[in-house]
Parts: sequence; C-alpha cells; structure tokens
Amino acid sequence: MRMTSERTEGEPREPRDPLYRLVKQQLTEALRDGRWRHGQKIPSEPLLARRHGVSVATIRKAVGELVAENILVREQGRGTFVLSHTRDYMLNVFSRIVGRDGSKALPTTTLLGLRRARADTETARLLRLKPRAAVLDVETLLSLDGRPVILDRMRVPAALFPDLAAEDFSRRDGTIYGFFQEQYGITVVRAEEFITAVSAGPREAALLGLRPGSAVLRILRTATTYKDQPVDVRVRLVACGAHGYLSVLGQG
Amino acid sequence: MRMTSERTEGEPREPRDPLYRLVKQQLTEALRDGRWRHGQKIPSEPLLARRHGVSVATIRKAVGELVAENILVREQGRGTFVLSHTRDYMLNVFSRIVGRDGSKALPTTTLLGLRRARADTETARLLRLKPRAAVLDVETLLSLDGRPVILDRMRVPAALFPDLAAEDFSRRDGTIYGFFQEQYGITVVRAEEFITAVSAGPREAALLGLRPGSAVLRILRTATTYKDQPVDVRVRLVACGAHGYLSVLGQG
DNA sequence: TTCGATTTGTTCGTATGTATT
DNA sequence: TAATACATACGAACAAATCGA
Repeated sequence: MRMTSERTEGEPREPRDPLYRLVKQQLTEALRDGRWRHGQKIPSEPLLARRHGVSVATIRKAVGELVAENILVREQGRGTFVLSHTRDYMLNVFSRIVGRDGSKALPTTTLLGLRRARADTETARLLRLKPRAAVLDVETLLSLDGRPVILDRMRVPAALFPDLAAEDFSRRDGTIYGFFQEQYGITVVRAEEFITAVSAGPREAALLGLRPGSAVLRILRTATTYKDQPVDVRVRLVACGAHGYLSVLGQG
Repeated sequence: MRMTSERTEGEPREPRDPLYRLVKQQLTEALRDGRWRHGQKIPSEPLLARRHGVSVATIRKAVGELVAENILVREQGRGTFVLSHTRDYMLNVFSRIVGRDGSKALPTTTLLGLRRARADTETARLLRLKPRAAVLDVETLLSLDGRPVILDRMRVPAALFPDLAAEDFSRRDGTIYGFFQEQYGITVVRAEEFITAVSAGPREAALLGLRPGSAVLRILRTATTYKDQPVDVRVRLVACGAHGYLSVLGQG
C-alpha cells in the first residue's frame, strides 16, 4: 500500500489525522482563499482524486464532511458546488424566527441608520478586534406580513467592508448574508445565538408597535466565516405577538 | 452483482430507496420494538452484514446515519451502542439553557406537584391523544447555583407511564428523560422548542424570585420517541437574570 | 428525440490500521 | 499475545441524473 510506505519511510507527518482529513483541510483552504467561489462547481471526484493522489473513496469522505457542514452541495449528474446563500438557504438554515403556526417568511427590511463608529469593549471582544477599532453600526427594522417584528442592530468590522454605503444596503435584493457573499466574497458558515427575554424600552417599543415594557426576545448573534473568523455581531429584539423562535434538539 | 439480478428478476421492490435505507429502517425497528435497549451493544458490523445479506460497507452507511442522528454511538475497538440518556448526554444535546458565560450545569429539581388530569384541546393535539384523554400534569422548579431559574410544567399521556407516583419522581437520580428510559424503556430522540418572551404572572414571579411582570422566556417543548410518537409537552418559564438560551446555526 | 459522455450515488470486495479486551 | 471491533483506504462495477451533440 502506497500510503503505508510513505508513512514509514518518507517524512513522518502526523499519523493521528487520517488522509481524508488532510484532503478536507486542503479543500477548505481553497474555499477560504477564494479559489472556489460560491455557486461554482468544484472539480469532479475522479479529477480531485488524481490531483491529490488518493482514491475517489477518500475524496468522497472529505467532501461528505463538508456537505454535512453545509459548505458544499452535491447534485447527482451535475457535480458538487460551493453553497450559495440563496433566499431559500438562508431561510432554512440561518433563520429560526417563525409564525405561531410554524410558517417562515422572508421579511421586508427598512434601513433605520448606518454609521461608522468605534467598537465598545464587548463588541471588540466578540469580533476579535482591537479596542475601539472602526466598525459599521447598522440598524434595520424587519417586517413580516406588513407588521414590524424584528429590530436588528448589527456591527461589522469596517475593514471587512470597504466603501460600504447606505444605498448599497437599501438597494440590495436578498438577505444580508447573501449581500456579503455577492459583494465581498464573504461567506457566513456558522452563527451562535444567545437568547434572553427583556422588557422593551420606549424607543424600541415604539418602533415595534408595542407598549413600553412589553416582553420581547433579545437575541445576541455572532456569525463566523470558514476559519471561525467573526463577521458580524447583532442584537435583535423580537416582538412575540405572532412570532417566536423555533429550535430543534436531537436528530437535527 | 447479486443485488442487481434480484432487482431485475425478483419482485420489483421500490427502486427509490437504496439498500442502506432499508437496513436503517430495520435497525430502527429493532430499537422501537425494544429488541435493543439503551446502553446495549448492537451486533458487530460483519455479523449484521451477514444477517441482512449485505456488505459491511452498506451496514456502515446505515449505522452511520443513525450515529449522525444521535441514536447510536460507535466506539473503536469496543462496538456500537444504543445511546444512553446519561447526564452528560442530556446536558449536551437536550439542554440549551446556559449561564451568561456559556457554562452548563445540571439543575437541582424540586417537585411542586403531580396530579392526574384530562388533556385540554391544545395538549391533546400536541400529544396526539383523544380530547380529554388522561394525562399526568407535573410541575417542577429547577434551580442552578441554588437559585430558582426554570419553572417547568410537563404533561405526559397517563397511558405511557402506568403506576407513576410522586415519590418515583422525587427519588429519581438523573434527568427526567433518563428516568423515562430507565423505568419505562421510553427513549426521547428529538424535541422541538418554540420560544417566546412573556411577562411573569404573580405566582410564577414569586416562584422564580422575580418582580411580577418581569420578562421571562417561555419555552413550549414537545418531545418525541423513535417514530415521532409524542412523549411529553412542556411549558417552561426561564428567569433570564443570569441565564439564557444558546442556539447554534449552520454547521451544527 | 435519442444517444453518449460526464458526474454523483450505491454496492460490493479486500486489505490494513488502531483501539479494546 | 491474540482475538475482536471499528476506522481508514483502495479498487471496481453499475445505477441514476444531467446535459449537450
């Protein structure tokens, strides 16, 4: 067996990580470096096998893990593609706010404000930036069925999004993460949300059409790209009159 | 190839589902019927292969899906086991309530009440019971670090848990789902939680040590066993002073 | 419309590595 | 040490979907 002899004679290489992990890491690097862009077809499995000097089965195992992580998509007869942040995908994977009947809908967005600012301590920590680094501070109101439901305040590193203007945001066509991907080649692959309940202040209540002091969900979200590099931090307030947050545990 | 000839000559059989799906379904039936109990080792892969008349690779694919669904666990050198609802497992898979620093801890529980009752319309619908069917109605207060944090009201079909008494509940040693599994052989494999924010009423606030009207999380959970059969319905109120709900999106 | 090339999906078989008992 | 069990890796064949000539 070829690999065996390489291991025993050649440079040792960590014997702990199997071949397919190494291949997977190389594929991930191609994604991180932007050699394969979103929506593109990656090379066929036999070609990748020859290129990496491994069998097709090994390629399939590496690709299979990236598919399980929602990074690649296989389509029989067509090829394997880098996942795009289409509306459908965002709705299914990155949004868990649903109506009381379980329905999901794409919200309409209203840009309330976009300004340059300096990161406060907490934001800098979450975005892994230096204290008081330049950030963009964007506030958006999201409506479902014509009613305001979500008040979203997002902060992103200014360095990641050069020349971003308010009009770009307003003119955009799909979701915010789709916009990041289209315009800046930044693909969000993972997000964490920490949810608490708070009473809405006067301003928030007015924007959401609630009485001041109403209980609302407060969602703190941090989103990251391929190598766990933070992309944005958001605080969302959600009016719970007709909507809530759906979470599935166990066999997801 | 043997399977090919069977497909073309023998009885047609749905060509849509591949062999490993059929094997997976048969394995799931063994679990549902209680032939393999929690914690037990299932037969080795070569043995299962012979028994089902397929190759080891096909067995591995079927078992792999059940592992991905947190139903089986593989341990190299030892075997494959039916997952047990140990404390660690419950904490990691079926609990998303964490401290503000991300810490998870096992709560201490206080039984507030257990009574037999009839299901209201909504509960009957969620548990797929007849209207006004007999249910057990259990109220529990869960404390973390000595402070009350979660007020839990659970309703289960009385038929599923014959002869259940309050003492059994109080004397139990681990989590509720672990108790179900140990005492009744019922394994919860999946749960859905619908989360909103509400203001605590006077009684709830008093139990949780909050001022009346404080914003709290309200979690409606339905849990199901192997074939999506509902096991329990719960309403939980969570005090958000030092805790919140953690959710991960994307590559889970 | 048909046919053939391409690509992923399924299934088999075999050999070897690694962890456990 | 030996036997057992899962993990990795290779190779091969055919099925099914897609797409262009």
